[in-house]
Amino acid sequence: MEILKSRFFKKNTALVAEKLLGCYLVRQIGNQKLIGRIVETEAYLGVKDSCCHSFQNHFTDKTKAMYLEGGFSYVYFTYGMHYCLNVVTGDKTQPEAVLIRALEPIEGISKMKKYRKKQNLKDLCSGPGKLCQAFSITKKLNAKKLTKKGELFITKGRAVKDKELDSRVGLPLHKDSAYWFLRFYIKNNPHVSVRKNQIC
DNA sequence: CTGGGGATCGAG
DNA sequence: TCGATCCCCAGG
Repeated sequence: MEILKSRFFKKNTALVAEKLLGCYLVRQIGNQKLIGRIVETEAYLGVKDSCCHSFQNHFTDKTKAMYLEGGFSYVYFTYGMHYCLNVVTGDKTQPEAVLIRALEPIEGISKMKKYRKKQNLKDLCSGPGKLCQAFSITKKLNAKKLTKKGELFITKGRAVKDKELDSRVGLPLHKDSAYWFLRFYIKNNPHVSVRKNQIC
């Protein structure tokens, strides 16, 4: 179980998003370990991406974690009830990140069911808000280093063959960057999120 | 100080 | 299709 090093996250953001497919998100809560295989990601390209929180170097208390170096977390709260987990990429001059959108539950499934208050395996981590609930990820885990053993980290996985590429999800459709093809997922994996804002 | 929006989810 | 729900931030 090899932990991904910060070097992994300091490459091209879209490439990082693609290479994160098949890797494992590990959440350690006391003695309890939760593991999920990453099956869906989205890249957010910083200052030039109008859908990115750090568009045009927008800098606030909320977005400042994006200005950390690659390998840190960026967790934010949205819609009054959900958290989303990102991994920061690039160096400090590139406030870019990859949103972790879905996981395939691997270990600690009974705990995930408890946190989610859902029994169906497919309901546990098939969305960015769901997986944060299943893994008990809140704002307390914002701006944390993910490249060492601790409460939250990512380990290397096996290479994935069937990758798909699509436009991103849940964004204001009047912005052209909403249509950029920066969503990566594993083809035919039942734990990939269901998109509602079907484009075209 | 205040009001409006949000990288979502789930019920109906 | 729509309502929940609340933190954060821009604007006054």
